Amino acid sequence: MATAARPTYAVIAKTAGVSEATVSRVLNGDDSVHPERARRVQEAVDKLGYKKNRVASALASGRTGLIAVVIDDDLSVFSDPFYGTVTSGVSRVLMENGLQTVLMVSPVGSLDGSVAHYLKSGEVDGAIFFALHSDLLINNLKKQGLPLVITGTPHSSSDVAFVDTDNFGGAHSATKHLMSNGAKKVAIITGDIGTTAAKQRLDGYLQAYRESGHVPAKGLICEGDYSFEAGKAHCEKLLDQHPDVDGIFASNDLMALGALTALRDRGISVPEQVRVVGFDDSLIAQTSAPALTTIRQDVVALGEAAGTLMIAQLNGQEVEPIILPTELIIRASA
Amino acid sequence: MATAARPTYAVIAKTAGVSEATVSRVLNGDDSVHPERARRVQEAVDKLGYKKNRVASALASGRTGLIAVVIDDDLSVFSDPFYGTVTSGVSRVLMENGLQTVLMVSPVGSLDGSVAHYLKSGEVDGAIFFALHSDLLINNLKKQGLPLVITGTPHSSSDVAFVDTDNFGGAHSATKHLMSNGAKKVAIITGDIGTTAAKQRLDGYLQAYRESGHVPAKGLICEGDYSFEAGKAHCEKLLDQHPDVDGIFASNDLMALGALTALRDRGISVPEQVRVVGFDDSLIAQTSAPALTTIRQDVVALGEAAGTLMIAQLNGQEVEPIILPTELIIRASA
DNA sequence: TGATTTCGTGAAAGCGGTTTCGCGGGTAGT
DNA sequence: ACTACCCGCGAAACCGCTTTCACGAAATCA
Repeated sequence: MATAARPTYAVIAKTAGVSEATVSRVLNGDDSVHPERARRVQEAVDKLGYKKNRVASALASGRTGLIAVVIDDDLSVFSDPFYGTVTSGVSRVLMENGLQTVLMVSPVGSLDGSVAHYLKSGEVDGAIFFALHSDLLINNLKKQGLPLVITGTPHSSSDVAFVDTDNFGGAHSATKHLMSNGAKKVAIITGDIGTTAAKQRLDGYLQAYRESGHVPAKGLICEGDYSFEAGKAHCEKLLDQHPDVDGIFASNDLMALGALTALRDRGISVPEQVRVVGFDDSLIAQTSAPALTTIRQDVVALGEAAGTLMIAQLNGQEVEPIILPTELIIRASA
Repeated sequence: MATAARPTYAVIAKTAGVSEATVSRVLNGDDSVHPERARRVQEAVDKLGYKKNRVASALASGRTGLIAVVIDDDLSVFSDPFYGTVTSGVSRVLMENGLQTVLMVSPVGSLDGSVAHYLKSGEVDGAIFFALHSDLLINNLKKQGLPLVITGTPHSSSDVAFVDTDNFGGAHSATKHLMSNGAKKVAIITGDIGTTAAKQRLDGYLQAYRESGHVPAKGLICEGDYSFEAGKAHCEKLLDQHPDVDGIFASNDLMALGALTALRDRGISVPEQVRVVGFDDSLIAQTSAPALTTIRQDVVALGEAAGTLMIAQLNGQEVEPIILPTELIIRASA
């Protein structure tokens, strides 16, 4: 294999003139060891360049130092940089705490797919779920006592820890921004309404409308699916059915770009005639023409929050959900 | 921890009426066990729902079943969906072969950062590197006998296994496409020339020029860095210095989009006055206006190839680099 | 038929840490 | 000065699976 004979506790113990038990105590921060002996152990460790064998440690202690990041997917999601970005945030926090990230990209539906087996078999100390299609496995794992964190708000309000962006607040301020800039008739193109994020964004939109004292006209609420085509098609439909629409809030930047495209195709000027706001502040938002006013969510921070919540649970702390704030980024489109 | 008492070899052995050694043999596909006894073992395994404890297995056998995917990065790269996509391809192949993917996103430069330590400590059976900034660590690990795969062509031609897209061929056909559509003066905006991919794409461009019997005028070769801004800025400079440029090959779609933006800002029509070709066939290419003609690379396949090469090495096979073909996708921009 | 391989199998020794248990000596209580 | 504790530390069991080694039986050879 990879290594030439690495030292073990046996040789550390011998060089330091103590027992292996003491070596273990020192290396695990047990403070009941006499400082002088601890120093000797530490010296031996440094001198020999000792690195603990995590596998052996895992077997003996039952803690593997591995956290699974599970992306519930059938390979359609990868064009979206979102997952990679969140994962990198998770990974960074975990590494800082001496844990490693095990990536599992796989449909998760059932209770005994290979992912389920892996998680249940105690080979990871915890699991972080993305893009959850079902709560079935979650509840099952929760019952087994596996520390869990969900990225995104779960459907059922079980008491599983989760992190999410403030979708409601973001959508609310997007809609308010449109209105306060003079838009009277603001439409929304929602995301896949099966996702909680899309629902929350819709709710934020509705709340802003409510506060304005008006009610969105029928047909201003378009159910999209986060795709460019959906944004474009819904925008066209809106223009046909509601020629006086003067504001569009798209639940993500890609649909906003679709809308911009449809508007340009019809020679409608943005933001003069129709204002458009997106959500995410992805690369697209910065490079579109006109540049997109959008709601920024800090995706790396989301991952870091997930990692932090996991660490907290491993330390036996009670955890509360974390909702990250959003920021309105004003560019040219609204 | 996670599990209620899972069965061990001890109970499997007892129920099947054999020794633990025999259980191990059966579960590891050693065919020297009498079929009848093997069947009994298998029955016991099924009946008890036994799943092997990988940690214990790893300790005893020295094989952990984990492959590291190392992304050498300082957090700038995550907006690019490329890495996530490749990784998902890797992960899929590995999982199919009973291996798990350990993600490490971290600057890798030195020989003894935490990543280096982790890899050297034998806690993974192999490592797949992305976006390599230096060959230092690679050569060191290679010497230690750790199975390695690099995604992208390495700088030094050490004999490390790697997978890559046919950058040369892709750039070649992109440039030829521009020329055969009538472009006489074709510029290239390269990627970060420190990357081998950018160099290869430049070479492909030069080769196509050579075959056309012409030589690219001075100033037609612009050194970019894969960013939108670079694409835009270089395009503007080109238009200033070479008003008769009629073709632009950008080394990625994002820079091509920057070029399109610059062209639109100046009221230059695409593809009538200037033709543009990108590279990647990312989402951007499909949603830009006009839609971008580009070179498609199959990023998931790249990851799968990397995984496959890893598996082969673990099986002790000699491996050759894999170069994946590209495809010219003709849309509106050229 | 006796000597020699071959083959299937179990006992047992690891793999390299962690953790329980109990011992000896020092401190405290009376 | 005598029992009662407490504290630091080492011996040894243990985590669950792999692998070597040797043994008895069956097969091959002379």
